[in-house]
Amino acid sequence: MVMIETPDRMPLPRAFFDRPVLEVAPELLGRVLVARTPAGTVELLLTEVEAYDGETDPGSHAFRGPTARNAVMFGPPGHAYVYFTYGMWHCMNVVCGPEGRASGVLLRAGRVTRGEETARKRRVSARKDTELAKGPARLATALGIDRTLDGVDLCSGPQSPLSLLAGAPASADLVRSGPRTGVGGGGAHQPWRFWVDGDPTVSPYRAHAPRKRRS
DNA sequence: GTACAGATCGTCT
DNA sequence: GACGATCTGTACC
Repeated sequence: MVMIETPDRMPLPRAFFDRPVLEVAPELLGRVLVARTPAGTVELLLTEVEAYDGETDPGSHAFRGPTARNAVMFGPPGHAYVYFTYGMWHCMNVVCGPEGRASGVLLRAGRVTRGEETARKRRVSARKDTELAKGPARLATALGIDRTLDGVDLCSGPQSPLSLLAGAPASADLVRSGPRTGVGGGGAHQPWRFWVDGDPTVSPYRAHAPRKRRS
């Protein structure tokens, strides 16, 4: 089947991402992320995101300045920042704001709209389709995202392994926001999290609990 | 439904 | 050497 490239399937322009992260984050809901890998193409409609600002948020990977890992966050907007965590998982951010301002949006959950078979092979433990990308590490797993995609330009066309399509933004009356907990600093009361109300693919909220030490 | 422990390793202190 | 922008299975209500 031939996919016709209609305007809603054009990548979002770089200018979209070159704005304050708290403006960009809610407008990412409803957009479509395309992951093109050798195993197949998977598309996902974003239903939950979380904003991070390296200058005000101690929870941001960029808060303590640039390192080899977070270098992409300090680069131009519209690129993917992919990191590895807990020894097992990958998570993906979209770099926002002007170059030098290390802010980004963590993609927390979405609904797979194309390539479900490929996603299912990667997410064997998912019992329902709504669990394929419910949570940031599950989302990255379902799409086959790893560190090799760190720094990929999301604004370029079908030749790129990752694209973020204009799609249709989620209806504003369905967008909800809320603060993260356990975060101090200047932006503690900012609404960092955004999600589509009532969507079954939104990951349940859990306050961050410090891990107990191993014996 | 909620609560907890264990997995597992890159990154930073 | 400590811990993490997490997930999963098991236990229990």
